[in-house]
Amino acid sequence: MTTGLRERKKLRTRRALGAAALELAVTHGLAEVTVEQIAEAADVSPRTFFNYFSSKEEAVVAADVERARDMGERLAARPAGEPVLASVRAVMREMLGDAPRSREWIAQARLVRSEPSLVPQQLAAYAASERRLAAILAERTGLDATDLYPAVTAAAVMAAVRVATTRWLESDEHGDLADVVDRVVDLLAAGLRDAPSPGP
Amino acid sequence: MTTGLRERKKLRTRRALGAAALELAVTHGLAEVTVEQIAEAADVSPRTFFNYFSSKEEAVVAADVERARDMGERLAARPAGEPVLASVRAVMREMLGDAPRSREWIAQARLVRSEPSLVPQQLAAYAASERRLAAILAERTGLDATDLYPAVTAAAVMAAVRVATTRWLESDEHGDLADVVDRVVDLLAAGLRDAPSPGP
DNA sequence: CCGCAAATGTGCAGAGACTGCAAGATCAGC
DNA sequence: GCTGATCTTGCAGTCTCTGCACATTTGCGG
Repeated sequence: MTTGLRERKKLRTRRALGAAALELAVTHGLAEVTVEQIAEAADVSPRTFFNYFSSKEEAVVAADVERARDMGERLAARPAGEPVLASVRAVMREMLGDAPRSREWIAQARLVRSEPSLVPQQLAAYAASERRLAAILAERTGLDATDLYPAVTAAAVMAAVRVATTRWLESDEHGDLADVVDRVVDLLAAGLRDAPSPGP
Repeated sequence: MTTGLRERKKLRTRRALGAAALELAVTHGLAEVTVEQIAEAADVSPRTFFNYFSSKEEAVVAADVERARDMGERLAARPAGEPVLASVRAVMREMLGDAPRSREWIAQARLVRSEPSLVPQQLAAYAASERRLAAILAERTGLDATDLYPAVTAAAVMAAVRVATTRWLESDEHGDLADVVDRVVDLLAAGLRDAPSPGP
């Protein structure tokens, strides 16, 4: 690992900016927050803010991008022989031990729901981990990176995870997210066969 | 149909703005184009531009949003008993007869690839038709709109269509997009079972 | 230690994005 | 035609975002 003082400092600044942006936006609403305020809260100049993020919106969803990167690394670390959908289930269970990070996550997700201008940025974060997942799958299966199979699998899986996360955040009783992920993965594995049990 | 003069005029203005934004961005690059130029090309004031779109980016992908809406309407019009994946295949074949619109589509897709700031907007357009599809599925299956099945199916299908479109646009020999869609839908229907034929 | 090269942080100036407001122009229905 | 509703426009002003020059800090070899 080449984690010099320089890189650690940069990462700290980036996280401080992201956290400040999120907190201010949650408290006052995104439109009421200026870059100047975010920079001040993170103790840097406004100009420096733009060295890290190209917009307020990007800073607010920065934690999402990190989460997506984290998920990609965990997926890459799973045993190569494991079926893809099984890896996804396992990784989601791994990622859910951290209560404080979950609380911040929920706050951010609710903010995105109330601020439409954040939706595109949120989706872009998912797209990043989708690319990561596709690359992992291509390597694992020995297929070409331009092949349809890894790309479709990655896209479908990330879409399913996104739906599971959204539904979980919207439900009042926060059961286990991993269980919801299990259910959406089951649906994928079943080939989206039409109409499951009509429900009681 | 309540298509008064007013509404038709508004639609014409919206399309003119979208087309002007796209053409100017393709010609000069998105960063070099100002809202003032777009407005002038569409023969309205700059202030009016912002009555239709909240940013340059949104205007450039306006055609995508329309396409997505079109797809939603076509899907809703399919026979209610038809399996979902079959409806998707059929709709994609329906939508591909129009050569001139396809050419504009390709130009726009290439622009999105070269301008990263358009990616989030592009994804947001897909998200809109995903919601539409989920609503259609919920109604068709009689399930609740908050149920996982319609949401996951819609998300997976739209993700697959997006991958198919992207791959098709990136390939040099533009075969039949509908064929590519067929292949990705096959993958979905097969439950993303691991590693198809390793390929020659 | 010391000094150099590279990477970062900052201030400044300026173009452009975007918004609220109020007034003028246009359309729909009576 | 008259009238209310809707759409367009200009204007003023704030904020976003960028390029550039300069100061500061870090990494590294001497």
